[in-house]
Amino acid sequence: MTTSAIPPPAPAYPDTAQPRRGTRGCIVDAAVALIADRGFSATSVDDIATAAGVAKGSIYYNFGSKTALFEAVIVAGVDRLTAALRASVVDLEGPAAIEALVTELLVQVQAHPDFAKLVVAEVFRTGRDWQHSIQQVREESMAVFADVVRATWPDRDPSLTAAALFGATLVAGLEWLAFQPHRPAADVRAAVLATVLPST
Amino acid sequence: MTTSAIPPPAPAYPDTAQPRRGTRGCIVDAAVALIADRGFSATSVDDIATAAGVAKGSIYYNFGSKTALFEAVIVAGVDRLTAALRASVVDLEGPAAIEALVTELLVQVQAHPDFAKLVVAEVFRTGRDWQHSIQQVREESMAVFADVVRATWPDRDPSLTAAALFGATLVAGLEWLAFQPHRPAADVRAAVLATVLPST
DNA sequence: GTCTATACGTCGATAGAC
DNA sequence: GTCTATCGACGTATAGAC
Repeated sequence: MTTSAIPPPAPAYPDTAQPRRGTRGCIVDAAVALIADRGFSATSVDDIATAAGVAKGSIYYNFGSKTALFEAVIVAGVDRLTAALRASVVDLEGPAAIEALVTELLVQVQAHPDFAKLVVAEVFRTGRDWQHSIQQVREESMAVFADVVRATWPDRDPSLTAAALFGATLVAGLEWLAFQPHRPAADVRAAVLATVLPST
Repeated sequence: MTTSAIPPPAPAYPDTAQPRRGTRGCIVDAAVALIADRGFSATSVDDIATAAGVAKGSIYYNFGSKTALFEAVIVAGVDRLTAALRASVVDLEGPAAIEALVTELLVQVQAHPDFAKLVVAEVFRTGRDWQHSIQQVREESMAVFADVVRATWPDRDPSLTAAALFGATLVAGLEWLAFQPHRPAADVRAAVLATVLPST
Protein backbone atom coordinates (compact mmCIF):
# COMPACT_ATOMS: atom_id res chain seq x y z
CA MET A 1 0.00 0.00 0.00
CA THR A 2 1.33 3.32 1.15
CA THR A 3 -0.05 4.87 -2.01
CA SER A 4 2.45 7.55 -2.86
CA ALA A 5 1.24 8.41 -6.33
CA ILE A 6 0.90 12.14 -6.86
CA PRO A 7 -2.60 13.04 -8.06
CA PRO A 8 -1.58 13.62 -11.64
CA PRO A 9 -3.94 15.57 -13.86
CA ALA A 10 -4.78 19.22 -13.43
CA PRO A 11 -7.68 21.43 -14.35
CA ALA A 12 -7.63 23.08 -17.73
CA TYR A 13 -6.09 26.50 -18.28
CA PRO A 14 -7.90 27.66 -21.39
CA ASP A 15 -6.32 30.07 -23.83
CA THR A 16 -9.21 32.37 -23.11
CA ALA A 17 -8.28 32.80 -19.47
CA GLN A 18 -6.61 36.07 -20.30
CA PRO A 19 -7.89 37.64 -23.50
CA ARG A 20 -5.48 37.01 -26.39
CA ARG A 21 -2.44 35.56 -24.78
CA GLY A 22 0.59 34.16 -26.59
CA THR A 23 1.76 30.58 -26.24
CA ARG A 24 4.65 31.63 -24.05
CA GLY A 25 2.34 33.57 -21.76
CA CYS A 26 -0.01 30.63 -21.33
CA ILE A 27 2.90 28.34 -20.53
CA VAL A 28 4.37 30.73 -17.97
CA ASP A 29 1.04 31.23 -16.22
CA ALA A 30 0.37 27.52 -16.00
CA ALA A 31 3.91 26.89 -14.75
CA VAL A 32 3.73 29.43 -11.91
CA ALA A 33 0.42 28.10 -10.69
CA LEU A 34 1.44 24.45 -10.77
CA ILE A 35 4.94 24.92 -9.39
CA ALA A 36 3.71 27.17 -6.59
CA ASP A 37 1.37 24.43 -5.48
CA ARG A 38 3.44 21.30 -5.94
CA GLY A 39 7.03 22.42 -6.22
CA PHE A 40 9.38 22.35 -9.19
CA SER A 41 10.37 18.69 -9.23
CA ALA A 42 6.89 17.45 -8.45
CA THR A 43 5.52 19.31 -11.46
CA SER A 44 6.10 17.50 -14.72
CA VAL A 45 6.43 19.20 -18.07
CA ASP A 46 3.49 17.07 -19.16
CA ASP A 47 1.35 18.63 -16.44
CA ILE A 48 2.36 22.13 -17.46
CA ALA A 49 1.66 21.38 -21.11
CA THR A 50 -1.78 20.01 -20.31
CA ALA A 51 -2.65 22.92 -18.05
CA ALA A 52 -1.44 25.46 -20.61
CA GLY A 53 -3.32 23.72 -23.39
CA VAL A 54 -0.24 23.17 -25.55
CA ALA A 55 1.90 20.18 -26.43
CA LYS A 56 5.05 19.30 -24.55
CA GLY A 57 7.14 19.92 -27.64
CA SER A 58 6.03 23.54 -27.71
CA ILE A 59 7.43 24.10 -24.26
CA TYR A 60 10.83 22.81 -25.30
CA TYR A 61 10.67 24.82 -28.50
CA ASN A 62 9.93 28.02 -26.59
CA PHE A 63 12.09 27.59 -23.51
CA GLY A 64 14.69 24.92 -24.22
CA SER A 65 14.44 23.10 -20.91
CA LYS A 66 12.35 22.76 -17.80
CA THR A 67 14.94 24.68 -15.79
CA ALA A 68 15.07 27.49 -18.33
CA LEU A 69 11.29 27.76 -18.20
CA PHE A 70 11.44 28.11 -14.46
CA GLU A 71 14.10 30.80 -14.63
CA ALA A 72 12.01 32.74 -17.13
CA VAL A 73 9.10 32.53 -14.71
CA ILE A 74 11.26 33.91 -11.92
CA VAL A 75 12.84 36.84 -13.71
CA ALA A 76 9.46 37.91 -15.06
CA GLY A 77 8.09 37.95 -11.53
CA VAL A 78 11.10 39.70 -10.07
CA ASP A 79 11.03 42.52 -12.55
CA ARG A 80 7.37 43.13 -11.89
CA LEU A 81 7.73 43.02 -8.12
CA THR A 82 10.79 45.25 -7.88
CA ALA A 83 9.33 47.82 -10.24
CA ALA A 84 6.12 47.95 -8.23
CA LEU A 85 7.96 48.36 -4.93
CA ARG A 86 10.23 51.10 -6.25
CA ALA A 87 7.30 52.94 -7.79
CA SER A 88 5.38 52.86 -4.53
CA VAL A 89 7.96 54.89 -2.61
CA VAL A 90 8.83 57.72 -4.97
CA ASP A 91 8.51 61.08 -3.24
CA LEU A 92 7.89 59.36 0.09
CA GLU A 93 10.07 59.39 3.20
CA GLY A 94 10.12 58.06 6.73
CA PRO A 95 7.22 56.01 8.15
CA ALA A 96 5.07 56.94 5.16
CA ALA A 97 7.54 55.17 2.89
CA ILE A 98 7.57 52.09 5.09
CA GLU A 99 3.80 52.08 5.09
CA ALA A 100 3.72 52.36 1.31
CA LEU A 101 6.19 49.49 0.94
CA VAL A 102 4.21 47.19 3.19
CA THR A 103 0.98 48.09 1.44
CA GLU A 104 2.42 47.54 -2.02
CA LEU A 105 3.96 44.20 -1.09
CA LEU A 106 0.58 43.06 0.18
CA VAL A 107 -1.02 44.24 -3.06
CA GLN A 108 1.51 42.26 -5.05
CA VAL A 109 1.03 39.17 -2.91
CA GLN A 110 -2.70 39.39 -3.46
CA ALA A 111 -2.32 40.00 -7.20
CA HIS A 112 0.20 37.20 -7.74
CA PRO A 113 -0.22 34.73 -4.89
CA ASP A 114 1.32 31.85 -6.81
CA PHE A 115 4.51 33.75 -7.42
CA ALA A 116 4.66 34.77 -3.77
CA LYS A 117 4.37 31.17 -2.61
CA LEU A 118 6.98 30.13 -5.09
CA VAL A 119 9.45 32.74 -3.88
CA VAL A 120 8.98 31.80 -0.25
CA ALA A 121 9.41 28.16 -1.09
CA GLU A 122 12.64 28.54 -3.03
CA VAL A 123 14.44 31.61 -1.73
CA PHE A 124 16.36 29.99 1.12
CA ARG A 125 17.40 26.88 -0.74
CA THR A 126 21.04 26.63 -1.66
CA GLY A 127 21.26 23.44 -3.67
CA ARG A 128 19.35 24.29 -6.80
CA ASP A 129 20.23 25.20 -10.35
CA TRP A 130 18.34 28.48 -10.46
CA GLN A 131 19.77 29.59 -7.11
CA HIS A 132 21.36 32.52 -8.89
CA SER A 133 18.15 33.73 -10.49
CA ILE A 134 16.13 33.54 -7.34
CA GLN A 135 18.73 35.30 -5.24
CA GLN A 136 18.22 38.26 -7.50
CA VAL A 137 14.65 38.50 -6.29
CA ARG A 138 15.85 38.52 -2.77
CA GLU A 139 18.63 41.03 -3.32
CA GLU A 140 16.66 43.47 -5.45
CA SER A 141 13.47 43.40 -3.40
CA MET A 142 15.32 43.46 -0.10
CA ALA A 143 17.38 46.37 -1.39
CA VAL A 144 14.28 48.50 -1.85
CA PHE A 145 13.32 47.82 1.76
CA ALA A 146 16.88 48.32 3.00
CA ASP A 147 17.17 51.71 1.28
CA VAL A 148 14.03 52.94 2.94
CA VAL A 149 15.09 51.56 6.31
CA ARG A 150 18.43 53.35 6.04
CA ALA A 151 16.69 56.65 5.41
CA THR A 152 14.02 56.14 8.04
CA TRP A 153 15.90 54.61 10.97
CA PRO A 154 19.63 55.39 10.61
CA ASP A 155 20.39 53.55 13.82
CA ARG A 156 18.95 50.21 12.72
CA ASP A 157 20.70 47.47 10.77
CA PRO A 158 19.44 47.93 7.19
CA SER A 159 19.60 44.41 5.80
CA LEU A 160 18.37 42.54 8.85
CA THR A 161 15.60 45.05 9.49
CA ALA A 162 14.62 44.83 5.83
CA ALA A 163 14.43 41.06 6.16
CA ALA A 164 12.23 41.38 9.24
CA LEU A 165 9.87 43.84 7.51
CA PHE A 166 9.76 41.76 4.36
CA GLY A 167 9.17 38.57 6.34
CA ALA A 168 6.43 40.05 8.48
CA THR A 169 4.54 41.35 5.46
CA LEU A 170 5.04 38.30 3.27
CA VAL A 171 4.15 35.69 5.88
CA ALA A 172 1.12 37.63 7.10
CA GLY A 173 0.04 38.04 3.49
CA LEU A 174 0.38 34.36 2.72
CA GLU A 175 -1.32 33.37 5.97
CA TRP A 176 -4.18 35.52 4.79
CA LEU A 177 -4.38 34.15 1.26
CA ALA A 178 -3.79 30.51 2.12
CA PHE A 179 -5.77 30.15 5.31
CA GLN A 180 -7.98 33.19 5.89
CA PRO A 181 -8.95 34.36 2.39
CA HIS A 182 -12.28 35.67 3.60
CA ARG A 183 -10.64 38.47 5.57
CA PRO A 184 -10.59 41.94 3.98
CA ALA A 185 -7.23 43.19 2.79
CA ALA A 186 -7.42 46.11 5.19
CA ASP A 187 -7.28 43.76 8.19
CA VAL A 188 -3.99 42.31 7.03
CA ARG A 189 -2.52 45.68 6.29
CA ALA A 190 -3.59 46.96 9.70
CA ALA A 191 -2.12 43.99 11.52
CA VAL A 192 1.24 44.26 9.78
CA LEU A 193 1.47 48.00 10.24
CA ALA A 194 0.50 47.75 13.89
CA THR A 195 3.34 45.28 14.32
CA VAL A 196 6.10 47.15 12.53
CA LEU A 197 4.92 50.75 12.91
CA PRO A 198 3.09 50.86 16.25
CA SER A 199 3.81 54.56 16.78
CA THR A 200 1.71 55.72 13.84
CA MET B 1 22.98 20.39 -23.52
CA THR B 2 21.22 22.44 -20.89
CA THR B 3 22.64 20.09 -18.32
CA SER B 4 19.84 19.64 -15.88
CA ALA B 5 21.32 16.73 -13.97
CA ILE B 6 21.14 17.24 -10.24
CA PRO B 7 24.52 16.83 -8.60
CA PRO B 8 23.77 13.44 -7.14
CA PRO B 9 26.03 12.17 -4.41
CA ALA B 10 26.28 13.77 -0.99
CA PRO B 11 28.83 13.80 1.76
CA ALA B 12 28.85 10.94 4.21
CA TYR B 13 26.80 11.08 7.38
CA PRO B 14 28.67 8.65 9.62
CA ASP B 15 26.97 6.80 12.41
CA THR B 16 29.39 8.50 14.74
CA ALA B 17 28.11 11.98 13.92
CA GLN B 18 26.03 11.93 17.06
CA PRO B 19 27.26 9.50 19.69
CA ARG B 20 25.27 6.25 19.53
CA ARG B 21 22.48 7.02 17.17
CA GLY B 22 19.97 4.50 15.91
CA THR B 23 19.38 3.77 12.25
CA ARG B 24 16.16 5.71 12.32
CA GLY B 25 17.88 8.76 13.76
CA CYS B 26 20.59 8.73 11.10
CA ILE B 27 18.01 8.47 8.36
CA VAL B 28 15.92 11.32 9.74
CA ASP B 29 18.95 13.59 10.09
CA ALA B 30 20.14 12.93 6.57
CA ALA B 31 16.63 13.42 5.22
CA VAL B 32 16.10 16.83 6.83
CA ALA B 33 19.42 18.13 5.57
CA LEU B 34 18.97 16.93 2.02
CA ILE B 35 15.30 17.85 1.68
CA ALA B 36 15.89 21.30 3.15
CA ASP B 37 18.47 21.97 0.48
CA ARG B 38 16.92 20.37 -2.58
CA GLY B 39 13.27 19.88 -1.80
CA PHE B 40 11.28 16.68 -1.29
CA SER B 41 10.83 15.50 -4.87
CA ALA B 42 14.36 16.43 -5.89
CA THR B 43 15.79 14.29 -3.11
CA SER B 44 15.86 10.60 -3.96
CA VAL B 45 15.62 7.82 -1.43
CA ASP B 46 18.95 6.63 -2.80
CA ASP B 47 20.54 9.95 -1.86
CA ILE B 48 19.13 9.79 1.64
CA ALA B 49 20.31 6.21 2.06
CA THR B 50 23.83 7.09 0.92
CA ALA B 51 24.01 10.17 3.11
CA ALA B 52 22.72 8.25 6.11
CA GLY B 53 25.12 5.40 5.48
CA VAL B 54 22.42 2.76 5.22
CA ALA B 55 20.86 0.77 2.41
CA LYS B 56 17.69 1.86 0.71
CA GLY B 57 15.91 -1.26 1.92
CA SER B 58 16.47 -0.18 5.50
CA ILE B 59 14.63 3.05 4.90
CA TYR B 60 11.61 1.18 3.62
CA TYR B 61 11.84 -1.31 6.47
CA ASN B 62 11.86 1.52 9.01
CA PHE B 63 9.46 4.00 7.46
CA GLY B 64 7.42 2.23 4.81
CA SER B 65 7.51 4.96 2.19
CA LYS B 66 9.26 8.16 1.21
CA THR B 67 6.21 10.20 2.21
CA ALA B 68 5.97 8.49 5.59
CA LEU B 69 9.63 9.26 6.21
CA PHE B 70 9.02 12.91 5.45
CA GLU B 71 6.02 13.08 7.74
CA ALA B 72 8.08 11.52 10.54
CA VAL B 73 10.70 14.21 9.95
CA ILE B 74 8.07 16.91 10.24
CA VAL B 75 6.28 15.76 13.37
CA ALA B 76 9.60 15.26 15.14
CA GLY B 77 10.57 18.83 14.32
CA VAL B 78 7.19 20.26 15.24
CA ASP B 79 7.11 18.65 18.63
CA ARG B 80 10.54 19.98 19.42
CA LEU B 81 9.77 23.51 18.22
CA THR B 82 6.41 23.86 19.91
CA ALA B 83 7.73 22.51 23.19
CA ALA B 84 10.63 24.96 23.12
CA LEU B 85 8.37 27.93 22.36
CA ARG B 86 5.88 27.04 25.06
CA ALA B 87 8.65 26.51 27.59
CA SER B 88 10.17 29.89 26.80
CA VAL B 89 7.11 31.87 27.90
CA VAL B 90 6.07 30.22 31.15
CA ASP B 91 5.68 32.82 33.88
CA LEU B 92 6.15 35.63 31.36
CA GLU B 93 3.67 38.27 30.27
CA GLY B 94 3.42 41.27 27.97
CA PRO B 95 6.41 42.52 25.99
CA ALA B 96 8.73 40.25 27.97
CA ALA B 97 6.84 37.23 26.64
CA ILE B 98 7.04 38.51 23.07
CA GLU B 99 10.74 39.07 23.50
CA ALA B 100 11.21 35.56 24.86
CA LEU B 101 9.27 34.07 21.95
CA VAL B 102 11.31 35.90 19.34
CA THR B 103 14.54 34.96 21.06
CA GLU B 104 13.60 31.31 21.37
CA LEU B 105 12.49 31.06 17.75
CA LEU B 106 15.85 32.47 16.68
CA VAL B 107 17.62 29.96 18.92
CA GLN B 108 15.64 27.14 17.31
CA VAL B 109 16.34 28.43 13.81
CA GLN B 110 20.03 28.53 14.60
CA ALA B 111 20.00 25.09 16.21
CA HIS B 112 18.02 23.43 13.41
CA PRO B 113 18.47 25.53 10.29
CA ASP B 114 17.59 22.71 7.93
CA PHE B 115 14.24 22.15 9.55
CA ALA B 116 13.55 25.88 9.47
CA LYS B 117 14.23 26.07 5.75
CA LEU B 118 12.09 23.04 5.18
CA VAL B 119 9.14 24.52 7.04
CA VAL B 120 9.34 27.80 5.15
CA ALA B 121 9.54 25.95 1.87
CA GLU B 122 6.54 23.73 2.45
CA VAL B 123 4.18 25.51 4.78
CA PHE B 124 2.23 27.51 2.21
CA ARG B 125 1.87 24.74 -0.35
CA THR B 126 -1.59 23.32 -0.70
CA GLY B 127 -1.18 20.50 -3.17
CA ARG B 128 0.95 18.02 -1.31
CA ASP B 129 0.39 14.75 0.46
CA TRP B 130 1.76 15.81 3.81
CA GLN B 131 -0.18 19.07 3.79
CA HIS B 132 -1.97 17.90 6.91
CA SER B 133 1.19 17.19 8.87
CA ILE B 134 2.86 20.45 8.01
CA GLN B 135 -0.20 22.51 8.80
CA GLN B 136 0.11 21.22 12.32
CA VAL B 137 3.45 22.97 12.60
CA ARG B 138 1.88 26.14 11.47
CA GLU B 139 -1.16 25.87 13.69
CA GLU B 140 0.65 24.80 16.84
CA SER B 141 3.54 27.21 16.55
CA MET B 142 1.35 30.10 15.45
CA ALA B 143 -0.96 29.33 18.34
CA VAL B 144 1.79 29.93 20.86
CA PHE B 145 2.43 33.32 19.30
CA ALA B 146 -1.28 34.09 19.02
CA ASP B 147 -1.89 33.31 22.68
CA VAL B 148 0.80 35.71 23.77
CA VAL B 149 -0.42 38.37 21.35
CA ARG B 150 -3.93 38.07 22.74
CA ALA B 151 -2.67 38.61 26.27
CA THR B 152 -0.28 41.42 25.35
CA TRP B 153 -2.23 43.49 22.81
CA PRO B 154 -5.95 42.79 23.24
CA ASP B 155 -6.79 45.25 20.50
CA ARG B 156 -4.72 43.53 17.79
CA ASP B 157 -5.80 40.66 15.56
CA PRO B 158 -4.23 37.59 17.16
CA SER B 159 -3.68 35.30 14.20
CA LEU B 160 -2.53 37.90 11.69
CA THR B 161 -0.27 39.59 14.21
CA ALA B 162 1.14 36.21 15.15
CA ALA B 163 1.88 35.54 11.50
CA ALA B 164 3.63 38.89 11.18
CA LEU B 165 5.76 38.26 14.27
CA PHE B 166 6.55 34.72 13.22
CA GLY B 167 7.40 35.83 9.70
CA ALA B 168 9.61 38.69 10.80
CA THR B 169 11.61 36.46 13.11
CA LEU B 170 11.84 33.48 10.78
CA VAL B 171 12.81 35.40 7.66
CA ALA B 172 15.35 37.54 9.48
CA GLY B 173 16.77 34.38 11.05
CA LEU B 174 17.07 32.62 7.72
CA GLU B 175 18.52 35.70 6.03
CA TRP B 176 21.13 35.61 8.75
CA LEU B 177 21.96 31.91 8.48
CA ALA B 178 21.84 31.67 4.72
CA PHE B 179 23.45 34.93 3.69
CA GLN B 180 25.10 36.63 6.67
CA PRO B 181 26.28 33.75 8.88
CA HIS B 182 29.22 35.79 10.16
CA ARG B 183 26.94 38.15 12.09
CA PRO B 184 26.54 37.53 15.82
CA ALA B 185 23.19 36.22 16.96
CA ALA B 186 22.65 39.30 19.09
CA ASP B 187 22.52 41.50 15.99
CA VAL B 188 19.65 39.51 14.54
CA ARG B 189 17.79 39.48 17.81
CA ALA B 190 18.25 43.22 18.17
CA ALA B 191 17.05 43.95 14.64
CA VAL B 192 13.90 41.85 15.00
CA LEU B 193 13.05 43.25 18.42
CA ALA B 194 13.62 46.81 17.24
CA THR B 195 11.16 46.12 14.44
CA VAL B 196 8.36 44.48 16.40
CA LEU B 197 8.93 45.99 19.86
CA PRO B 198 10.33 49.48 19.22
CA SER B 199 9.00 50.87 22.50
CA THR B 200 11.18 48.68 24.71
C1' DG C 1 5.66 26.93 -34.76
C1' DT C 2 3.18 23.20 -32.87
C1' DC C 3 2.13 18.33 -32.66
C1' DT C 4 3.00 12.93 -31.89
C1' DA C 5 5.97 9.25 -30.88
C1' DT C 6 9.74 7.51 -28.65
C1' DA C 7 14.55 6.93 -26.67
C1' DC C 8 16.88 7.02 -22.49
C1' DG C 9 17.60 7.74 -17.78
C1' DT C 10 16.05 7.82 -12.95
C1' DC C 11 13.20 6.86 -9.08
C1' DG C 12 10.12 4.53 -5.70
C1' DA C 13 9.26 0.27 -4.10
C1' DT C 14 9.81 -4.98 -3.46
C1' DA C 15 11.95 -9.70 -3.07
C1' DG C 16 14.95 -12.56 -1.08
C1' DA C 17 19.72 -13.62 0.80
C1' DC C 18 22.25 -13.10 5.03
C1' DG D 1 17.17 -5.77 10.88
C1' DT D 2 20.04 -4.67 7.05
C1' DC D 3 21.80 -5.55 2.51
C1' DT D 4 21.83 -6.28 -2.86
C1' DA D 5 19.49 -6.86 -7.05
C1' DT D 6 15.80 -5.83 -9.79
C1' DC D 7 11.11 -4.43 -11.61
C1' DG D 8 7.85 -1.30 -13.38
C1' DA D 9 6.47 3.45 -13.87
C1' DC D 10 7.28 7.90 -15.01
C1' DG D 11 9.72 12.10 -16.66
C1' DT D 12 12.94 14.83 -19.55
C1' DA D 13 14.28 15.64 -23.82
C1' DT D 14 14.58 14.85 -28.92
C1' DA D 15 13.23 13.62 -33.79
C1' DG D 16 10.46 14.19 -37.39
C1' DA D 17 5.67 14.80 -39.42
C1' DC D 18 2.51 18.48 -40.49
